[in-house]
Amino acid sequence: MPELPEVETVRRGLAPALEGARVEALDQRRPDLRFPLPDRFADRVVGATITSLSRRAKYLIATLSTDESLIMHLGMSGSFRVAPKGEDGQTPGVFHHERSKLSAHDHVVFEVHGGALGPATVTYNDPRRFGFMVMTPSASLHEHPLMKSIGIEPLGNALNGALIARLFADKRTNLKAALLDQSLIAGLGNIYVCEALWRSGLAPTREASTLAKVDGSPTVKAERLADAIRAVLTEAIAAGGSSLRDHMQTSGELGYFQHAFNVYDREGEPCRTPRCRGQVERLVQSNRSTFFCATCQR
DNA sequence: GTTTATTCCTGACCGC
DNA sequence: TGCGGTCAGGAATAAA
Repeated sequence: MPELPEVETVRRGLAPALEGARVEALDQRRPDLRFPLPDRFADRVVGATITSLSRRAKYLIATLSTDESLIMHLGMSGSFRVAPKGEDGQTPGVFHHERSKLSAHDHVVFEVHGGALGPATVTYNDPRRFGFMVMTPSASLHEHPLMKSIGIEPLGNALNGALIARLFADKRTNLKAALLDQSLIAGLGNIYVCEALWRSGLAPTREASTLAKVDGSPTVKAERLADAIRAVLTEAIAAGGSSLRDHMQTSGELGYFQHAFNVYDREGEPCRTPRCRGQVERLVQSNRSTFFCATCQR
């Protein structure tokens, strides 16, 4: 399930193929994913150079030389595959990949040339089609409906206890829902919220506003949560993300952070907090499974 | 305005 | 082996 670390892993895998590369061809194999693919998609992308590939929250953003940007979201099951091609005098703009080798869930294929990796085929695969791609003028990228209400990047310098205290000050909902809210902190999903709450010893059911400032100072709990979020995301990126059913790196290799989960999908197993004798429980919040230890998370 | 529930989709998994 | 049912979840949308 692509959350921030998985999307960042994908971005790093795609960058050598895409950044600075010219799109030679685009094969759109179905009209839509979760939403319709952009009108005249191939016309607007082929011939453009990708000047940068960046990430905002769980979105990948390819900035094009045409003054448009391509916003991509992996949804639940989206992945990219990168395959380098040899220099063999192929005709630009014509597809050379073997269609017989594509799977039913390969929905968009980019052929690119001129990135650090050289000529390459980049294939977007998404069995559940929860992902999407939209295009928007680069000048107004941040006013796009998908972008404009996204909250703070948790790995930037701005996230600390004081900011969490402020963001959560008037939130009557529980910590789990508040942390999943992309308009507050961007990029966290079900897995990393569970892990960050366990690391910070905070109950997912706790009302978010209880982390707000006390006597003008951010609470120790808010500081612990901020530290835990940064730590778990940083470690997960270093591990290439978490591979459950869906996520893989662009090379096809799996991430391995799933082996470092302390609570996620460990219902009934012993809590790993030192000296804690509790066990991991599961409950449903916001229609999602929450894994936590009721003994050490308060 | 804020919070919660529903919807989209298919593969994996479970029990019979 | 096969079939039906359930579950997983990011974000838009609808509803409360």
